[in-house]
Amino acid sequence: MSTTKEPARCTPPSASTFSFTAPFSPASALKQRRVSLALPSSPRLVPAWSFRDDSGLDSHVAETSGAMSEKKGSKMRKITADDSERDEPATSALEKKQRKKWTEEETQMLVDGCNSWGVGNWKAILKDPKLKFDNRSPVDLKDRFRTYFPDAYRQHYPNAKTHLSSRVRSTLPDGTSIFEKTRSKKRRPFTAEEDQALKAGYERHGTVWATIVKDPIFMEQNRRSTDLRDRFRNAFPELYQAAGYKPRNTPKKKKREVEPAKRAATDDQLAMSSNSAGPVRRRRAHTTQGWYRGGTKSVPESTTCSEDESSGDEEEQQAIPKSRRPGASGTIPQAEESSLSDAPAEADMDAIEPLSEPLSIPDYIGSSQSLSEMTDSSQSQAWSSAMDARPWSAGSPTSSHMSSDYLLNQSPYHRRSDGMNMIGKSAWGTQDWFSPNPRLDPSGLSSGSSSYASGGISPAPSSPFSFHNLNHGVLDRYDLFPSSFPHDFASEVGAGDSHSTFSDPEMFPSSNFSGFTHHSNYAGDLIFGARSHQPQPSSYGSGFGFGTPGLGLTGVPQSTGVHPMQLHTSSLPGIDEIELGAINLNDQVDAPHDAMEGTTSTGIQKNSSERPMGIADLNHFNLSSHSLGLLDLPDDFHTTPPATPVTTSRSLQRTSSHMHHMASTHGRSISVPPSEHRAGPSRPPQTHATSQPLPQSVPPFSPTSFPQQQVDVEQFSPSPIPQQTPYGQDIQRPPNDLYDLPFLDLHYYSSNHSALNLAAMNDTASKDDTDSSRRGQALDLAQAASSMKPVGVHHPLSLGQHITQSFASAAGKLHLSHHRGQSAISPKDLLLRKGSDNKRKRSSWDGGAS
DNA sequence: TTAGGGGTATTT
DNA sequence: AAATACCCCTAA
Repeated sequence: MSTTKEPARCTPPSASTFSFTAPFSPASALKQRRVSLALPSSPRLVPAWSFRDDSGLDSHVAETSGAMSEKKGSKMRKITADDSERDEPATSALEKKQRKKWTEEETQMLVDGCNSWGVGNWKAILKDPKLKFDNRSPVDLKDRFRTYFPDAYRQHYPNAKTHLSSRVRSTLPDGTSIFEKTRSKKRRPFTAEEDQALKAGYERHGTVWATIVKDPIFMEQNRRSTDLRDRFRNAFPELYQAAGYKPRNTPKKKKREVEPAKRAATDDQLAMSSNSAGPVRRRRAHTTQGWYRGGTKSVPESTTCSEDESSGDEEEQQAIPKSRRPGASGTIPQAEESSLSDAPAEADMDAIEPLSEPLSIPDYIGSSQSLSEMTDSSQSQAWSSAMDARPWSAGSPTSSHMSSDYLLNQSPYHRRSDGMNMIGKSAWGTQDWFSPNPRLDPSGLSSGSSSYASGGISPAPSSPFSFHNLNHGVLDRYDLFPSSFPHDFASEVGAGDSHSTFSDPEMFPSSNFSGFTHHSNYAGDLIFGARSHQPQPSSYGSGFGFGTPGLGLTGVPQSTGVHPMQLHTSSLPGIDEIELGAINLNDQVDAPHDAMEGTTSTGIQKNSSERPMGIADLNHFNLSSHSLGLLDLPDDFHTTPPATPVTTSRSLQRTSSHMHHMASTHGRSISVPPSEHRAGPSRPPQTHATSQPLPQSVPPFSPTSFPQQQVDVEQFSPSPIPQQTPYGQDIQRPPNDLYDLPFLDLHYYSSNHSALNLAAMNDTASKDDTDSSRRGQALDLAQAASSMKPVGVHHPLSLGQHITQSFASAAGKLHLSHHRGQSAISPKDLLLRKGSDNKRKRSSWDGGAS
């Protein structure tokens, strides 16, 4: 009793501790902290229903088969005893909290929360009514995040020197982080009724979209006023112009130019970026990043950031093209201006990674622009998803640890880069501990060749949405690659939904904001400034399955049965759920989940053979199908490229990590807060603005689902690895459910055949063809995973190579973010390595293992 | 409030 | 004993 907390009194730290600590900054040093961007804080939480709680079940899976890694003990914990205690003696209670193990449920909540609110917004997460935590404090959440998702932690908190570990739980199979935020909403094409209502509304209210949007029909669709404007623009271009707006895509004019300055400009801005104000900012920022846009993000902080940025990127991308575009300059409004500046960057990009670009670009572009019509943006993550592959799930037993490296790999960026360059199978070939997955290889290779395509593709999927609307847009994008089309598409792109996306949060029904910050009520004028922050509100999963593409969490073990999918399905309403679904922790473990996840995650991609593909594929397909349909692109196209690159990244990280990062760390001047979300206003997740869209989408997921899995990958190891039979797993799983979603989505969006394909795929593994790319991805992942985890394993791959190549690009992307400029890759990244060294102390626990 | 570092209770 | 998971403290 007594002193409980005292600061550590004497406790001599283990030697280890000091040992390193710092080369530089000794303890005191300073860490930089995150700047907290802003935490917008506030996302209002929507009341959301809390279904999720199901918690009841929880229990951590206790047995679930044994897998429990950590948990096992949990049950035992004395702590439990506390429960009773808690009350009692204040003493203990007061003094210290007893240890409470985290349950999977809680962990899942955490994940969900991170996705909804952004990593680092612990409070917000804690407050989220939807999320239930067992008397945890924000710090607890943070700690859990740190300990359970060390890999993610590293990404989000590059400055952290301690607690390093290489466990990877936070990454999805695709490599994307579960925590990413993604926000994307899905696009929901305007229905005839809506168009009608829109027109009628226009006739009645003019361009006062805010008024028009009040029409129940729009409310139901969660359309934002900007969405209406965008749709109006597309659907009734003439009226739109008549109303004084600049026509967006109209082929005829490209842009109106000029006039716009007033509002038109606004419009563009709006359209272009949600962050109107931001556009400039962003752009700038991007500028640097511009080159990889795809990667985007430099994400200074976290991976997540991508979102914002991603959105921003989108803009940028758009911008880029624009900038490029010939005449654009004049016309270009503010946004463009910024973009202009970027232009150079763009060029760089091309130079650097031509291929990669496409990826992101498409997505963004497409999304942004076309979105308008659809209004949604779920794909955002597409890019990320594209990457996905679930190595571990597939089979990397070992993968359990992959972690850091893995992450790196994950990053789309990396992928891209690698893919572009090296990839090929080589990378992965080397490693594959997974060897078992033969398929992967091929793909990888293919990817190499196709990398470009694939690269482009990956994003593409996401973009698909956009495509829906703007077919041409899509094409354009693609064209872009080659370089063409600037204006048109650019213009459209500019348009933007991005903002809309953001706005969504605000829009939420529940809150009914009266005012949208951004846009003024009048047409076109969105102001927008507001949004700049918000990046991600996590996705809402829209009703469609795909909403959450990127999120799928794998890390968390639990997922027991329900999961996200269920949630969504049943509860359409909650975006969160959807997100969750995406996010769910399913740890890598479950392949099945993966499927689900995949689904959710639009991206998809990689999955490939190993993975079931199911969902993912579906999603993937969706995209592709859409796009294809529209574009006629081959599946491959969509498919993301192989992820081979992954390896690369990892290697990089690994390599030097500690040291460097330490150093860097010290320097840490940069802090990078995890702000991804934060940075932006995190949107209130709950709203789910888009959710519900399709009843269809509500497939029944069986709640039951999987028993568990625990989580830790490790345990997983033996597991079934589907390497070769990717589908198999999925299939096993309740494909129906999974598929259902996807299908639904697919259908909804576009193609039936996609569904079919999926089905086919499922059955056979044949899909390979289609997905060749996926496979590649998978491979990549595999590599990553492989290397990562096993302690010993190294992926020989190529640090050097990757590093070199990717370094610039990839490194820059990810890590750079932090430092942004400072160290290139930042040692931090490198940290990953397995571990051992770093800091030690903590390292060990982190998993350092070694 | 959070990031980041440290400590300790537990588990392996 | 090492590793781990959870808790705390403190600087910013």
